[in-house]
Amino acid sequence: MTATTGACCAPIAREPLTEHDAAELATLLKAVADPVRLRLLSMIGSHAGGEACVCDLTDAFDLTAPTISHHLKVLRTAGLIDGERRGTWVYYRVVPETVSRLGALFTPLVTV
Amino acid sequence: MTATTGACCAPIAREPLTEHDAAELATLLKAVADPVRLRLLSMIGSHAGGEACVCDLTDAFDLTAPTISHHLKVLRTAGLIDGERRGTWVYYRVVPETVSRLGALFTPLVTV
DNA sequence: ATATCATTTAGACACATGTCGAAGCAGGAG
DNA sequence: CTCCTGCTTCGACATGTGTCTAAATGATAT
Repeated sequence: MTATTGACCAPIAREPLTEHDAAELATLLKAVADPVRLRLLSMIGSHAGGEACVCDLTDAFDLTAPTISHHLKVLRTAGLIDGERRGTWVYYRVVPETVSRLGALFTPLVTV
Repeated sequence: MTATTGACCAPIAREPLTEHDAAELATLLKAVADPVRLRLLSMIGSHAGGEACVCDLTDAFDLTAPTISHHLKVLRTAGLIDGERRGTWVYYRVVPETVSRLGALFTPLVTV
């Protein structure tokens, strides 16, 4: 990668998005455009060991378990997190590639 | 390519967001979590001269003028674009600081 | 097998959001 | 002034979304 670029601005401001790309990116952005999901993503990513149990997450909110489960599903469907069951508990961890994809959209290329 | 050294991860995955920060960021993200607004932002930012007339934007969509105006207002309220009337036409341009703020959230620190 | 705990699914409901048509404002042109 | 054009605001409507309760599934222990 490392497109030569004039580093003028973020990719989103460099050339017009196609209708298709815009639709795809919007679904990704919708997944993070919610305060609860934003905190969930943040809590999972910053948790020791890189993963967090659902039980840890649920306790941090004033919401019911089904609601948290719903939000986790949205994040997982968007490819932002990945879940795995180990015994009694389910553990989630973030998928950094997808997170970076979001960042790249709005970040001016700092090609060193 | 972005130097992925020392930096472990994006800010959002470094430490848990506070409830307050999450709410604030979510409103910003909601503003861009729509395919039409994503394209509008992209078209304005990549337009020659750094600004675009509403008339140019409206023609690019299969939507009515009120709908485009509504989306522009959402972007402007979020601080992502700034509009100004000059004579007959209204011109919009992006506010790079706000766009960068979004990018920084999801981008691993580039150790420059 | 039964009980119990952790998580997800299903169904329902209130509220937010994207879209439209109609009407209102602002600025030029005749 | 009156018209016309560009853009925004208003009000209404259908659809989408966040939340809940109730019930289902999975896994472990008794």
